[in-house]
Amino acid sequence: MKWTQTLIPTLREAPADAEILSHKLLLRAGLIRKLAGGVYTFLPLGLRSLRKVEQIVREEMNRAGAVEVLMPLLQPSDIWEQSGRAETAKDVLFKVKDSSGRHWFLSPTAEEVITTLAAGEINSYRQLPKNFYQIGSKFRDEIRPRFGLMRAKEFIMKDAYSFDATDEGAMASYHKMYDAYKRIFDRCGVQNFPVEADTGVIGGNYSHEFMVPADTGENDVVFCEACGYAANIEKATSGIPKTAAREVGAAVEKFATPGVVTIEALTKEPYKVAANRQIKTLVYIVDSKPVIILVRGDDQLNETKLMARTGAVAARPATVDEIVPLLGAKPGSLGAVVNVPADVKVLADERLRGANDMTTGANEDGFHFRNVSIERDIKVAEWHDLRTVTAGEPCAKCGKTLKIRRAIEVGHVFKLGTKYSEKLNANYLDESGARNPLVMGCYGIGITRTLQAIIEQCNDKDGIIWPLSVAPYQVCITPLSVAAGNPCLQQAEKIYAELTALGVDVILDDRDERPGVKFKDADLVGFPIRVSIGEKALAKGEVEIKPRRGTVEFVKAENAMARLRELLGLNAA
RNA sequence: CGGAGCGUAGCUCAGCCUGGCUAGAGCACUUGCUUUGGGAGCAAGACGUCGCAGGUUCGAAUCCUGUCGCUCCGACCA
Repeated sequence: MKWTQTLIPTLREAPADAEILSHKLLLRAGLIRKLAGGVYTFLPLGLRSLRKVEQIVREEMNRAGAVEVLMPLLQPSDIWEQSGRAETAKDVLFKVKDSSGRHWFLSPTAEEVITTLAAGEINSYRQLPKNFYQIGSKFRDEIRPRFGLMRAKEFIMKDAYSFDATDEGAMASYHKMYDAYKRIFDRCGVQNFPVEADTGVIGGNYSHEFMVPADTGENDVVFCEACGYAANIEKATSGIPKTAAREVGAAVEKFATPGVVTIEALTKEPYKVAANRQIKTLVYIVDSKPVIILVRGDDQLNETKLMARTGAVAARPATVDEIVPLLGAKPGSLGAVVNVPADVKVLADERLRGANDMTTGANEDGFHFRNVSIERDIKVAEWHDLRTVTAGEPCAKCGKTLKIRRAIEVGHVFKLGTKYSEKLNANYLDESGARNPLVMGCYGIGITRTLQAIIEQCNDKDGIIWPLSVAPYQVCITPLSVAAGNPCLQQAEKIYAELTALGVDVILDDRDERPGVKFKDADLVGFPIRVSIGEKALAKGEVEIKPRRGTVEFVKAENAMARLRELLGLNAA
């Protein structure tokens, strides 16, 4: 490709609406342009890299035995009603109505469609296992699109769906995808690691996310360097000890705490109650019903865990106006010892099990109870792991110290079970002629997000540094003069032709620009290898080869191709 | 949706507080000359309904109200 023939609108300054580095680089290097919030046009260079990521994904999916299909973006709403997700996923669904008034959803994912397909086409265990995937646009009415391609309203996703006869088969399918994902992200040239994950609204019971470490990521990942444990903080547990039991004290005793409405205030004079001897009482509205949640004073409730444990679709903190009529006191004096309405469930964090000598609110403004023995004095309906792990806690597996870091979620694998196959009647006949629901898994990769994650990780002060595997062009040839008949241009054309014949993606910067401009742009766009041809070196029969991440080499023109083949890893071929 | 901020040239921004002649700068763009190994110099030129709608005023980019859009923090997710 000749530079002047394509469109590479590089920017000296980043547009003001880009906040994070990778978003700025996407815009500055001329890879994308915004049409509206969360909606982007891919320019020629951005599309080339996108296609390369797609191709890596396609190759690894095929290698893992998945077969490619293409499902409609326009999905009839009734299959969503049938699966129940018209309600549970309603906030992210783009809804459209056709001229006859029929409702459609723009595909945010395709479990309903593929399961409908499987219901019709898969009848026998002899056809199993099967794994179908597609690569294409997805639409999600994100409440807040963010950071360019990171969270967009329209994005490119690879989604795959496996169908098995048995749970063991489904686990095997799951692990094939898991292994394929590892290969995919490695081939894309990004550091990545799988973590245990919550399953969210998609459902299912076993799940891993693939993370790219980055400070601008939207996820906190808990990990142990010693044993390799890693989990999304929404899911993570630790080996932190339960609350130490003390001698069972006297009966519960009420005491005045005027003006004390925080855990912190109660730790001070004159009360001196350590946070770890307090019970924090929270009121949440879980699927529109109030629920009381107890965690230790020094712990934080994990809302994702709350939803996972209760199977809730929606959970939010209750407002003061909802709490006062319920418990008779304002937040800060809440407890579960007395005045708890019979129909309000009390959920407690496992860390409190067996705790005694605790202090908690008295459900009376300005008063607390002490000597509370949780199992004696509070009617706990359910015990769950509800707390959020913090850095420094011991690993549940090996006891070493847990750390936390930020990361970008680029892929997610779920074991779905029979949730969708049951609702959409996707069954098969087994060897004995019995009808069983297909056991499913689903597997997503955010292609556009992966592209941005690569940029977020591969850059320096001058711009992007593309890994060879996903670079829009692997080599940029920069003749310092493009005057017709100039030997620099002739040499450039020669190398260009030779590389092209080898199947290398190469771009020739044929712009009549000053060398500085060309060098700056080549660095900004981040081509892995630049070949510069200037008159002085050429007079000595030399050209200049500069890896984006490396130092300049002057090479005899006749040896240039050999050196380039070496740098491109083509010698084995 | 809750909180915060921003909408002036293709891009980055100044001007607004304290209303007043024809609305500015840098970069980018066009033409010419010079320059030619890390975002050149000089000269000339083109580019704006100051997001939109209403209001206040002799007069509004500037003050007020509404509205739309964008960005950031929170809830959601590939």
